[in-house]
Amino acid sequence: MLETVQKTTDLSARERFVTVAAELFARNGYDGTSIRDIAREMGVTPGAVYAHFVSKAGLLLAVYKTGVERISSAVDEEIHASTDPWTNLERACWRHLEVLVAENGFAKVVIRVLPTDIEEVAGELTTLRRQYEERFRRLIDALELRAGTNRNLLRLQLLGALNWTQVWYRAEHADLADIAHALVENLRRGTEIQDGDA
Amino acid sequence: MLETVQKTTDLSARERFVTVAAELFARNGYDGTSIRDIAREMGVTPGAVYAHFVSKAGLLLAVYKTGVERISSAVDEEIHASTDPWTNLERACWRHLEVLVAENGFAKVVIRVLPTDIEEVAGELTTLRRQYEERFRRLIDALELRAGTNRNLLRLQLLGALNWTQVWYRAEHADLADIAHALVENLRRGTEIQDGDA
DNA sequence: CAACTGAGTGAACGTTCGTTCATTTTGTAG
DNA sequence: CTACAAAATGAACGAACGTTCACTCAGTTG
Repeated sequence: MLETVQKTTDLSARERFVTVAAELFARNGYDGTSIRDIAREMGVTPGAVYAHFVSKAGLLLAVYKTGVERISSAVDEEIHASTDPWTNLERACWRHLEVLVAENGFAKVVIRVLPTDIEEVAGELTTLRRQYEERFRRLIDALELRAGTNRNLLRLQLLGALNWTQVWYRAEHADLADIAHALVENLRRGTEIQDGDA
Repeated sequence: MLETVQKTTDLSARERFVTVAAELFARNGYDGTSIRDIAREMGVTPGAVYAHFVSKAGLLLAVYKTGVERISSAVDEEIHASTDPWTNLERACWRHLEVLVAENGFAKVVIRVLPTDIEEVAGELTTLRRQYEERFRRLIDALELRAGTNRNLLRLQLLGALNWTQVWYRAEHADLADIAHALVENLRRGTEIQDGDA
């Protein structure tokens, strides 16, 4: 399949659909958002959606892909930034939070919509999620941990805490960098008072 | 309003509706479950639901109430069981996990269905959730923590990790008591290797 | 036996859903 | 100016949704 002729056609129309869908899926969920809602927000009729996407599930898949892409590249910027693996982990968490609770809804959809709930694309969605989470596996592999620590569980514990922020975080809360720092520090040093603490 | 005559009518019919609804809401979500699905599972026609509940949202509210009740009473059994507050917290987490990933779907619904998604009962659902989470506030208040530790964030971090298990936990995983122990221990002592560790 | 009650029926209601498609509009290239 | 392709229309499709309601039916109760 040659691609000698690059697509000069407007990609931004499709992209605008994806952006609008991401916002609505993030706010109201997949089932809570109708094709008509998306069309209305775009200022077009429902049929127009199907000039760009094969189905509603296909549109969700496009949103998911972009969401994973964005949060992945944000985290990738930090993954080897420092020589201290704990610092790298903390920065990755910070970027994860930033993308997750930032104004645009792409990453929110990835966390909010459970892959298994949309049967038609469940496999693809699961794969995309795994792709992203793999980064945290590597970040945690780089840590020197107490003997017997279950790294897999630690990863899930951290991701759980991070993703749950979507439920409670409001803009008036503390800075995201502070939250990321505290979450990682709690898991690094522990929270119990120690002999010798001030 | 006197209640001199106790209700001798069959409560178990209503309760069976709630149980079936809990299972389906937990498995397929609120939007993903229709009144017809619930009726079919009960072996009745859709209209029968409205002899017991004012609306679908009302049925969800009943499920939520039972869910919060069950997980609350399970956690309450452990909340003051020991004189060591860390032990109490760990046991509470263990019971939380048990109820959450156990076979019946009541507690799953409480975690899976976001109160804000069902506008008609959003206020009530939020209140019920808060009631439950209050228990963890008290459990964490009882801990002696390093100076400067944000107890509120610690609570959210722990609840996030606990509730996220719903996404990844499968029966073949480690024992829930072990998981609860590890999650709390990670936050208590930290996971970083220390001088003097074996 | 008659009156009553609560549970359930079965069919229908109005609405909304995802999706289709022949047709029109729009924009670009020869 | 013409030709072509992409984008969007607008109306409609069948299906599924939550909900209603006059009714039957079974099981107490006096």
